[in-house]
Amino acid sequence: MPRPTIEDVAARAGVSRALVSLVMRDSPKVSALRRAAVLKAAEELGYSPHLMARSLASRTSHVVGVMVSDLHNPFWAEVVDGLDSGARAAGFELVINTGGRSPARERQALDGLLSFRPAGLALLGTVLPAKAIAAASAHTPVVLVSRSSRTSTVDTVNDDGKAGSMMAVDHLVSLGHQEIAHIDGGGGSQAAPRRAGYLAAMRRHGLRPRVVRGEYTEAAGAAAVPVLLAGRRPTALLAANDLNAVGVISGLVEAGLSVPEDVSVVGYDNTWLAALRHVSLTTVDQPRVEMGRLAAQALVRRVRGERSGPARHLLTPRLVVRSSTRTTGR
Amino acid sequence: MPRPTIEDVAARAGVSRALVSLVMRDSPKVSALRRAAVLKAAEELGYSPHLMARSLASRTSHVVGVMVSDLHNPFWAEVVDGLDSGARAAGFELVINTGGRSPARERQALDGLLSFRPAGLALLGTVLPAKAIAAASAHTPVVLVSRSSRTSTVDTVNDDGKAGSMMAVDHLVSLGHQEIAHIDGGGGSQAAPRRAGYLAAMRRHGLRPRVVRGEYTEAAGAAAVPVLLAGRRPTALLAANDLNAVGVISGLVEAGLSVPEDVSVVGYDNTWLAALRHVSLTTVDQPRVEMGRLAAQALVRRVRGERSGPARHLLTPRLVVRSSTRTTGR
DNA sequence: AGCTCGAATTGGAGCGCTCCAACAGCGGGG
DNA sequence: CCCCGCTGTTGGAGCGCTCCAATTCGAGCT
Repeated sequence: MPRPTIEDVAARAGVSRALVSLVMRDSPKVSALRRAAVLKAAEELGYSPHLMARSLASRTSHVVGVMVSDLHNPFWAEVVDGLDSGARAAGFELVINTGGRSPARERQALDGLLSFRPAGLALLGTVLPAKAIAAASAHTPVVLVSRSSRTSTVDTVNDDGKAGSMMAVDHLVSLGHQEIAHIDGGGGSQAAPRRAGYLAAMRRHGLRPRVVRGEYTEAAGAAAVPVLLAGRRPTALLAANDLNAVGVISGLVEAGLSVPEDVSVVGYDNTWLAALRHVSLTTVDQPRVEMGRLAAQALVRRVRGERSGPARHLLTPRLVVRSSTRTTGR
Repeated sequence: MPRPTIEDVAARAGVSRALVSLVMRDSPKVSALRRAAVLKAAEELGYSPHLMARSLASRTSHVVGVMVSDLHNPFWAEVVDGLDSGARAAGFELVINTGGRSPARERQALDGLLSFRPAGLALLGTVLPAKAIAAASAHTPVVLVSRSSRTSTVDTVNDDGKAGSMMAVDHLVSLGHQEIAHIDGGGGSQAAPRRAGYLAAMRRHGLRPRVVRGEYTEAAGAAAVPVLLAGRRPTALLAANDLNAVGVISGLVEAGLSVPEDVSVVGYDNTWLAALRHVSLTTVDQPRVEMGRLAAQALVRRVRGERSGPARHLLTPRLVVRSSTRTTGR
């Protein structure tokens, strides 16, 4: 059952192809009479415009490509919410793709997205090499969420990871903790600033830092625990993110320690996971939905050519104290 | 910066357009010499084929559209994993979209997906009216995950929700529970069979059923608790899904009850959420990744015209006992 | 040398649409 | 009564690609 084309509609309505095209894009310069006839014919045939043909002919695209590094992390779902509402409001359609936290798969995903010739690209938490991102940005506007960039053709939306980590450390110190370790996000996006913030804050407080390499997953959190306990036992932990923190807590419980009685744990992101009463994780909040919306806005502005320089949004994180942290029992 | 076209590559390599086309689709009937020349030219120009033009010309599509009802539910992330690997293996590209659990937004999302003229459509947990689904299936192969259908042009992949619920009830009964309530998924996909299974099992055991209307969200779970406690207090609860169960538990704790000491709770889905040591939820496992893979397979088969009747996969769920259920303390 | 045949290559038509220049009406001003 | 300028409408070209029939080429055979 071949779908009807614009030609079929034109024939049935007794008008030209071009006129149907005008009606479909509701141009004002069509008489009410013809408009009605065309709409009726389209309705009867069940016609809907072929997006690909349209964007081929018009040399424009109404698609915003979104690459999500990890669909399992609830953080991204909320960023996508913001992106979706922002893009939809501006008349763009979201096409989502996933990269599975691996550079190779991300490359594939990026190529896939690019082959749609999207109006813009949002890369969420990508681990792609800077070169690949710069190359993509030569073709289409790119906005990076949770990843910074020096490239002037690339927009970015980030929270201030350094400040966030510092807030977390300050909080722990104020509770009397001194042995505070950090499980980092490894090569993941935003891992570096968070680590830097941790180190800076520890130094400022005259404390000895200890960083254990990790990843933004629950498994990595659980895996880090034995490593952590092998050395001098920390009384507090700053995890890479909420997912990681949950893994850490599981690992600690496994090892016979309780949270927060024996060890305080701080997460990062403030996803709904952290807010679960079971988990009740002290964490650093990022305005996720807002970040998505800003990303959409940046893209739209660039598409419309409304801006000269690159957009660099740096949002201020906020500490959310729940029950996974408490004063040192001493 | 207009991207290079096939024409540019052809000119640079000193061959015809058609030859470049053949090379790009690595046809065997191209001499090694020309192939190398073309690839070199393409490389130098940074050429990559325009997917839309390609599918327009070839009247085929390598896109599988995926509509996810709720990106926040970790269940779908895992189904998408399976779908992704299945589709990718068959040479298809996933285009994901989200419907936000609302029929209106799902309609929009569906239209958006359809306007790409995808090779197939996977609707995950959709709440769309059957008519809309049937209409879509007239245009392109459709597979439904976690939603059943009588339409012969629509494939389905489901777990046996009725059996799953019955297993859960049987488990609770075997622990000595009698006052077992069910918070259902409301109008959500698969809510009906799960409810039916619950009712059937209760009847079989000669117990009085009690269903509270809910939704597949954490919030709905928490909200159901006061309603539940207003009547005779149940000693066990079967939640709509894991997300819902987590909300229920939060609500119970809020109300001063503990799980499983005062009330046993069973979830559904066995997402990673249930496996968290904090949560350690007894739940009904659905083979999520497998379901995604079967969905991809169904689509691929239909696209290739390898099947006559509709595919109807009904997978058997499995009870996973963790620590949110225990014997009645009496 | 002439011929055939398969493999390699090519030009042209066409996918469904948009854009543009051109054109048909049709009142109103000269 | 003609021409102007408007609003509405139209045919044709072309977007980047694939497909097909046709063509070239070279080797293998007689």
